[in-house]
Amino acid sequence: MKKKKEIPTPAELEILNILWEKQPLSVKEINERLSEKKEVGYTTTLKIMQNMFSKGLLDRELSGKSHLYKTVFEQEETQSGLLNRFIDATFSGSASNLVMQLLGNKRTSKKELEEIKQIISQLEDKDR
Amino acid sequence: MKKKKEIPTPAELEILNILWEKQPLSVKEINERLSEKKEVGYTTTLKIMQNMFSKGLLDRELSGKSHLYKTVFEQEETQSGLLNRFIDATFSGSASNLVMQLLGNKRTSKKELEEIKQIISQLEDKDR
DNA sequence: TTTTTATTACGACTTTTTTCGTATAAGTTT
DNA sequence: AAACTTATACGAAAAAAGTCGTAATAAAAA
Repeated sequence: MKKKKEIPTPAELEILNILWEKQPLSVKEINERLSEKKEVGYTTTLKIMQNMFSKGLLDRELSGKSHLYKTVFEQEETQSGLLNRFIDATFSGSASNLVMQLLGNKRTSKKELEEIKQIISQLEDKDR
Repeated sequence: MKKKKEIPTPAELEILNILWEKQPLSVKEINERLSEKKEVGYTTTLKIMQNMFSKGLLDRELSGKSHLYKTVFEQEETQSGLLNRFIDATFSGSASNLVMQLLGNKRTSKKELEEIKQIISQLEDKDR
């Protein structure tokens, strides 16, 4: 039986993004980072992290009176799951359609476009 | 004042995807298409489409006793909005990170990879 | 030792999205 | 005309996600 992967909700993903940058962190520290972007109550953050722990999205250890949390899954693994899901829902499963959209997208900067082309070139070179 | 764009929910997006393929369609026809993939009651589909009409996501015309619905926004426009939002939430706003993930992704088929490379090549050619 | 502070746990309330039952209306068929 | 069919409209229930108040606990400060 294959373990079904828990997909993080948007609020959970924000927390994961902070942790992948630096781990482990306390609820307090996460809440401070989240608060830089938006109003959010401490207990709200706490509750979401407790949910994530129950779901197996986070692990934790006791450190004095508080808990230090860390991610269970790799960033790449999680991003890949979210990406596949997004491609299915939004681009009928076609990754190339997504890339086409991206390249024609006004908001994707010249710099980013250059980087993307660079990535592809490297990939082509490796094939030869 | 700029009109804030309504982002479709997952269930709404499924309906939009069907309509972008062929328009206009009745609730009955949409429900039949949706039912190919999953169990869904007629009134559920009806309700969602009525909601979309209220939100300005769909337009409709009377045809005999029933309504024929069509999309208000272009597929590209909507996909682009969803994509930008997704990139921000999942790849910290970096489109190139997304592409890197895509190219290293097992689920992206060889054929798709070829197509993507092709798209990039064409883009490069156009630049010269 | 009493008070203050930091932190957790728990449960309930709110909002958003999805699902669906029931009532109503207007044709169709018998 | 009565019964059946096909749609719509409406509202409420269910599900999912997020928000937060309050109580309990334990360590730190006064």
